[in-house]
Amino acid sequence: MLYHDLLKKELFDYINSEYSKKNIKEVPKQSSFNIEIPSNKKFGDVSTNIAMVFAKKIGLPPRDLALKISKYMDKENFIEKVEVVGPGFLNIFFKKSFWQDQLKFYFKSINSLNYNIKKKNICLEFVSANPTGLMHIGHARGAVFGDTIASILEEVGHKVTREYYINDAGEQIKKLKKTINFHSKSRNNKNIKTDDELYPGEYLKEISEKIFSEKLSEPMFENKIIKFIMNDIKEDLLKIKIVHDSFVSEKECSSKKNVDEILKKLDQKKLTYYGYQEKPKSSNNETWEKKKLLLFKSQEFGDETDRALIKSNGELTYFMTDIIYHQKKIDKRYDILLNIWGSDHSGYVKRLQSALEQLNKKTDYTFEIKLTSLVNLLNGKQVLKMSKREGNYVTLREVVEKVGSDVLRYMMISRSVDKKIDFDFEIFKSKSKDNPVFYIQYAYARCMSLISIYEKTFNTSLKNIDLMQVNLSNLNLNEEIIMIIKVCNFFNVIIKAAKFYEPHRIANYLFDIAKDFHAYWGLGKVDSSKKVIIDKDCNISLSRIVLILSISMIIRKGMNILKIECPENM
RNA sequence: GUGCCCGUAGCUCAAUUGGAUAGAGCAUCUGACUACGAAUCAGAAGGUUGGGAGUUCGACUCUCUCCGGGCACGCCA
Repeated sequence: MLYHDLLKKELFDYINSEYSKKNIKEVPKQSSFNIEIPSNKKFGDVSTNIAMVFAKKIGLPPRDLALKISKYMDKENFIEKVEVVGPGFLNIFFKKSFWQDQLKFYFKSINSLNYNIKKKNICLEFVSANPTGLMHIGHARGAVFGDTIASILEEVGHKVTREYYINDAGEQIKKLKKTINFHSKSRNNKNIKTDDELYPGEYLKEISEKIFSEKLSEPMFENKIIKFIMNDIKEDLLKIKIVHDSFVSEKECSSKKNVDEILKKLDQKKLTYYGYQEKPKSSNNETWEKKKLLLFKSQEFGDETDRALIKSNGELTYFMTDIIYHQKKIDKRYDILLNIWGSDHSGYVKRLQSALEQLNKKTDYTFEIKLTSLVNLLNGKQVLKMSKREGNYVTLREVVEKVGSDVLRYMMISRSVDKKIDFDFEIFKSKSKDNPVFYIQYAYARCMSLISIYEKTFNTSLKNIDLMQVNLSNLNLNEEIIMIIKVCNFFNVIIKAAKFYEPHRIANYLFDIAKDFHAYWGLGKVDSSKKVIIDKDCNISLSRIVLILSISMIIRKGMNILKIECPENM
């Protein structure tokens, strides 16, 4: 059993027995206390705050409860000692043999870990870039972040649908059509004036060439444009290893039947009315005039104004179709709706949330939105200026060509999502420790190299050895125990990353374990008895090879989740 | 003006979601190649966590306030 589960069970059993002794009717919550590997080794191999969490309920001072628990735990034969420190921390030191057993457990089950999490059906919507042009570097962050979250959630046992919502309706699409039409006309007539209302850039000119070489009639034409652009978007996504399971069209959401259904429900709750809006604060438009339109009473839920559902010309707003789209997902009985949006949509979150809350019971669904902060591209120290209006933004495809998928993916998830990223090309072109991707990959390659050296030195193949039977009791060096603990911490990292939707934990962990490995490797430089492979001692070499193999398996597993390559030779 | 996010070492970021002496990398200085891959390692130095107040056993983390930066504030998406 994993140390984490083992301890959790032991400690929890004790709390339960205290509860029944004191006749407390309430059931203690297992999730309310922590078992952590502290950053400072002085505080034990593992530390828990359990006594401080349950002290009040049980009616003892935290330190007294901690002392009782420590006496109870001390009897366990895998425990070296238990200390009660500070306000009531329990610091647990394991016997080395326990960690050696744990390593074996990990070695056996790394590819089939049981995270003990209740399986949920999750719809993860991400990317959803408008099909009006190529994706830029900002989209890359949401794309990689979303995809990695999906992998992590799958790793811990959930079922995830990766979904893309295609905004193939509304004003943006009208503008797109106008742009394509303009390009086709201006091919024959160079005197046609350009129009401010068009999308800039060469890309749509190319699309227009494609469209008109196929000589399509008007109704087919719109679908074809979107199809072409979506194909390019999918191609770009594939280059960074992202494949969606499902594409949902905004146009198809906005059928009359769907609209009537939602409006009827909102109407029954008296949440809609025909009215007018104030002139928007941000607008300098002097031609703005008051017009009657159908509004949702979002002010009742803390919004600063009521929001439009149906425009004055009878068309649906984005808000309206978005309600329908999300309601459909809830009707499909997903347990969790998780959306990844750019932070520029932050103001929109509240109104959608409140609309869905009015249409559903709270227990029917969980709706969460993660917002990704923006990305600056740097060239050395210089920020590359981008403007969508001028059409000179850096596309995702250009960045992938420059640095490759691995570096892009790592960069996009190595920082917590609510911090802006300064993406420096110079650093990520380098093949040194400056570049964490190379550093981690190098650690893996070194592991592989050690294994082949072992096989050569002792003229054998690991395939012919039953590694589960290898004696690990000579993994005694402090550095070795530290490495083992680090390996065992993988489990916690994944659980936390899944729980809080924080993939950067995995990226940091991999860098960290790579660092410890390089340090371990470096010991052999100073003291040849600490080399992994010692020519005269087949046994200790083999024990160390099991440790090295475990490290390499962890790195590979982590890199697989991040979808970053792990070459055996570099 | 209002709402949301950010502010941690010279720079770029962590900090187990309220835990113990706030940790890494880069840059700087010092040391290690007759090589288990130096694409590396070891050591030193670097901090009033933007300022102030509060909440409690305990605050980078929560609350309030001020300062600085970003993003929004449409019948666009």
